[in-house]
Amino acid sequence: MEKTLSCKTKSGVSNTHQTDILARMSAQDADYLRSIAQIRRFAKNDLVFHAGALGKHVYFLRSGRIKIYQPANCGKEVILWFCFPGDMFGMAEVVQGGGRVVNAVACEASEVLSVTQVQFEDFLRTHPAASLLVMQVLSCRLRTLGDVIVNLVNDDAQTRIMKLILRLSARHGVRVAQDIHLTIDLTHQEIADMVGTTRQTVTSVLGQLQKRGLMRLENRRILIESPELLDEFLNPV
Amino acid sequence: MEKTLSCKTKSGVSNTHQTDILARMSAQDADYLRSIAQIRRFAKNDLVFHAGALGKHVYFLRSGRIKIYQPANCGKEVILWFCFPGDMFGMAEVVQGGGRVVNAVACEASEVLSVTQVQFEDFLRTHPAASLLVMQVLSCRLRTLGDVIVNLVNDDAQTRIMKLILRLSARHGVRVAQDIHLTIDLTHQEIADMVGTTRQTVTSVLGQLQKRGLMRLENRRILIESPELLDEFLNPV
DNA sequence: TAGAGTATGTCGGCCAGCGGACAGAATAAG
DNA sequence: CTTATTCTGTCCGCTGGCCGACATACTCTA
Repeated sequence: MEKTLSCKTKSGVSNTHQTDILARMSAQDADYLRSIAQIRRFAKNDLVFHAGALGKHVYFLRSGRIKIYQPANCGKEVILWFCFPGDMFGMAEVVQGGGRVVNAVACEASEVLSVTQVQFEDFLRTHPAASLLVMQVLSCRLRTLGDVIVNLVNDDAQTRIMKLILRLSARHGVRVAQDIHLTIDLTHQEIADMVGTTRQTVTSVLGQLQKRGLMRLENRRILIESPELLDEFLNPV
Repeated sequence: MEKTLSCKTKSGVSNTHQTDILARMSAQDADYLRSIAQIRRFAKNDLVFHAGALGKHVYFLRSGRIKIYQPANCGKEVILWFCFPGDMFGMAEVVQGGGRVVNAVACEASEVLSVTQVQFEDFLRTHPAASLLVMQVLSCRLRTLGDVIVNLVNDDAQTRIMKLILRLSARHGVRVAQDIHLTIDLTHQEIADMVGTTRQTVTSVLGQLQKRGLMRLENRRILIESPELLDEFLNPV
């Protein structure tokens, strides 16, 4: 769920991602942060925080995967992004005040650093370089969401799903022969919640894409058959 | 195009808005910023910057109104938000690097402060309080976009338009008798570009709302007939 | 004050995709 | 191993709203 282009170096896909704030921080800053943080562990499907809560902590993910999603008044929910090791989350509310507006759940067993609002603001005040990093992360997410909105408005379900897969592959794709294997597995429902469609539509679209030879599904992992797909509709002929 | 609830005080709608960074900054910081900025003026419909440009400046709006929108590969465009006096814009790209991804045009004659990337980063490094404010603005916008996405996904065109009007009224509404008058005028096309629908749909939806007595249109200004409307579908009965 | 340009209003055909329903496959739990 | 639960695949009727087309109304400029 991240911006593709801005996360590349000239030589290809960068290894430390834009939002991997822990990795990009200076060793001293990171150490200090660790010193004021508490370690918390979450099992799969545990709620880290939920919409409506107070929101007095910022989190940094050490391991695992966290899903950030916004519930709607009706039953539906929208996945805004996933957090991976090194990512920071829960900070918008802390910096800005007001309660949580999103939910954060662990998709798998996860370990996070938890920092209180007061300590975090103090940290930012005294570590200007880290502040800049935080702004970069926020900016990156702003762009991501902007892209998502444009996608939602302009593209049909099939295109949205293809673009999602490409976005994901930029960060979580592993080359295997001439294929790219996605290293995360998502349910159709989750994909639907990310691109704003229904589970059934996702199922059928993935089926079509597979028939057209653009990808394969091997026991719930998506395998992209090389970047022909990419060109195919970035330059829609 | 701003979040509604987070921008209220307990006593009602606050007068200085969350994103009005110039007003919320300390006098010294603001003075310093002004000292390193250049003043630039734009006429109606002038482009302040456009997607694809390099993006070496951050802007602060002194007067007028700026539309921030993201173009799509096809002709369409999506309005992400409007900037009003005191708002900052063009900073995501500056802080984060990479070219502009959005366009900024003046909706009316506008005056902006322009600060170079280098100076701005220096400013942030040396003014931690201002840094926090910047993060707050970014956070606020993140929330706004999150809301927009949820709206797009869950609500039909009519609801999206109603919610947009409410959001706008929180910040740009003036009470007149028991009505709330919006102080900005938008074309149907602009409304469509904000909620992800078409011009025709906007026209017809506004017509229906008017028929149902929820609002009036007086020479292109929207007048909300008191908060019955609000309750009407915040608690959809 | 005419004429150009832009905004609003209205109609209708068409279709993407939502949503309900159900069956089978895979996985988890006991 | 058996059962319960969750996920995937498929079918189909219904409809919101997109899109083209065209008429009218407003507004700015000369």
